[in-house]
Amino acid sequence: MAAERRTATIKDVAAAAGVGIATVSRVFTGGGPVGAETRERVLAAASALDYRPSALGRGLKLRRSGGIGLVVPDVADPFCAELAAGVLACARSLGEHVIVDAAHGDPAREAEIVDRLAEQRVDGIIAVPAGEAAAWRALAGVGASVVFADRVLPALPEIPSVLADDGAGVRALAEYLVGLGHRRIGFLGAAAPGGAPGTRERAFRAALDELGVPADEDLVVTSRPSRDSAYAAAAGLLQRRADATALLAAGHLHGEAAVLVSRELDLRVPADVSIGMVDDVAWAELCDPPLTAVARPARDMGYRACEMLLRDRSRRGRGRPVLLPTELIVRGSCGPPRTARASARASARGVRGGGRAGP
Amino acid sequence: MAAERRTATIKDVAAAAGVGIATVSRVFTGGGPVGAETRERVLAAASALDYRPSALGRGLKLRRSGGIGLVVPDVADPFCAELAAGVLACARSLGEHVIVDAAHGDPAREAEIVDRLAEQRVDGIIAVPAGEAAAWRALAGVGASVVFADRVLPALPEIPSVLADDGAGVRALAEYLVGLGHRRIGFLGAAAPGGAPGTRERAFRAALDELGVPADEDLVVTSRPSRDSAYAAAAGLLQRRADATALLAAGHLHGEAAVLVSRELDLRVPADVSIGMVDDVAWAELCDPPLTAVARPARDMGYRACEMLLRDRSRRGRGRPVLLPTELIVRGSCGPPRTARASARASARGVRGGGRAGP
DNA sequence: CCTTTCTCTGGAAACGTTTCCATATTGTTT
DNA sequence: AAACAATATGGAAACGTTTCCAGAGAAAGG
Repeated sequence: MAAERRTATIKDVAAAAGVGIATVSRVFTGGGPVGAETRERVLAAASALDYRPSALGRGLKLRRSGGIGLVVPDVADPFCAELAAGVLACARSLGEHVIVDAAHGDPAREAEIVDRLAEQRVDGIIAVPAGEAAAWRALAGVGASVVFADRVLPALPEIPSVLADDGAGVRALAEYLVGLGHRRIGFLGAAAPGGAPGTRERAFRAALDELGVPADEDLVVTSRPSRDSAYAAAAGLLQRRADATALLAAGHLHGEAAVLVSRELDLRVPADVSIGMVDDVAWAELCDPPLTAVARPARDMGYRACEMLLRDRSRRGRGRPVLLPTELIVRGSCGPPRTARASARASARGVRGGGRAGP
Repeated sequence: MAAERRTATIKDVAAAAGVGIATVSRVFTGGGPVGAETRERVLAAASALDYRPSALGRGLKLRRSGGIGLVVPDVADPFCAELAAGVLACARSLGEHVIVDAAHGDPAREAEIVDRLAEQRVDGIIAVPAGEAAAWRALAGVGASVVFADRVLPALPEIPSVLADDGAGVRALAEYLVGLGHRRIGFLGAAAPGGAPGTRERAFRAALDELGVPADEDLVVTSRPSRDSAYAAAAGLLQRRADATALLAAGHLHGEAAVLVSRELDLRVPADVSIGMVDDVAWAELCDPPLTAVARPARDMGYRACEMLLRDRSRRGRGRPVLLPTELIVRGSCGPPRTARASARASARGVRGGGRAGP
């Protein structure tokens, strides 16, 4: 009663059912006509042998593996995780599996991952790219299909992409803060890999400019996209510029840093400082006060990216990035600036000018 | 100047380098001796043709794909995501790729995923199993290696597993709460798929029993592991038993629910109700007050599971589950019970008995 | 009755590897 | 100098599929 020594192959099934291997293949792939009685016999034999067609054999013959690659900076990041969930959902519905890997912002690692995925002969790759264009350019040359999500590489505008309308989101948040009366708004964001100001930073400046709020370079701070860097940046900004009345965090990491630092500095939110954040992650609602945030449709982005990759194969390459809308979720973390309130109070008393927090 | 019509194969490289395919294979796999000058030529030809060995061809020949499967309930869940990060880290260091999929607690879907992974001929599977033992039993019969993480299936004790010492974690938290003076502690957890009380619930009861706190069945509530169910369960418990002075949430979903519901009911934490939670997710520290939590080493669990799967192939099957330690992270969400404080205040005034919240 | 057109089936040739085996070319030992 | 080991190399056979092609009947049309 020894266990089957090897996993059964199509040949075994064919022999057991007394048919040719071509017939077995037809039964499983629905390739051609098969007699009803024959089909029964094949199915019975297959199930008796616990036969599963080998994706390797099929892949070799078909020259595709039936899987896609997903490359993100970090699977444990809530935004990436949500995006991945979207990709998984779409891939599942289209019958493909997903190979996931994390590049951790390291272009070398990313290139390595892409290389490996190419070896696996994946049908396509969805990526939140780190920076270096080289790896992706090479891939595009080979004709492999790539879709970027959440970010693009300026050097590779021809690669299709799915983005959130971050510019609009930041603008909405900035307008909201200015509308509350804020004039000295700190911007806390991630430095773009290239060094050039990112979309969100540009949108922030543009929005303030449009609203007639004087630019203050000193209030715009960027850091590397790590927890520690974000914290350091937030602490630096808030200590250096105690006169800032609001903080716009361009990502959830920076929002986290803003919350932590204001607590550390004993600043009440929103009485002393208002905080708004891009990315409506789960904890935004759990904060006290709950954080006003720009919701970005991470899951949809993943889903759409996967759809573009797999479904729209034909009409690819043309068109600009797909922009998905964002939504400003107003919660309790933003209020009127303390100077405004102070001056309101002051003017009620018939005095001009507001108090300023210590150095 | 047409682009190369197909991706280059080992034959193309062999022809270009003027050698046999066996030699090319040797160069790339380090299989046997190759002359230095020949190696150079092969490498040059390969890079000129942008040749990448096909994992499909290799996999077919070697009868393994060089990848593993990871099956979790939900990739967007912070615990699962962290676990996945651990798996990815280990897999990367061992040169394997990871196919990830989410079963969303549905045994049928899980079985389907497992089936697909079997077709892919993965080298092994790491799973946070949903419930049904059937799919896994079938797989084990085929000799495929499986490692369970975070959960086990009682019906399949022979499958190796990596667990957090949830029992100890819950005990520590319960002891801490009782030590603060709590006697009426609510338990909020997920119902085990089988219906039997889970490890955490058992540990909770045992701890209370050991500490001489009378059991109160009405304070033990379980729900399905969804956000809504958890919220409903928390709301029900807190409304029904306004006399509960503390809540032990057996997972971060239930912790979230507890925080939200207490805010909804205008209960101050920890003045009116203390909250402690299993799973030290990122937002625990962002809450106000920061949440006391039992940290479980999710990333390590993933890493260890992957190690067990890939490295310890030989000595598998023997031994009990690997138990990783938990740690109680004390923050500000737990304090003395209000009755205790009330009676302390009362006794200071020379009066006995404490106030009780509404009806 | 002989084509023609179906439906059903099996043989065989890829697909791109790895690896066993045989062979040719050296260098080393008796 | 002969024999032998070691080193380099190429040929060919798998590995498990899919699919083209051909062939065998049978039904249908002339």
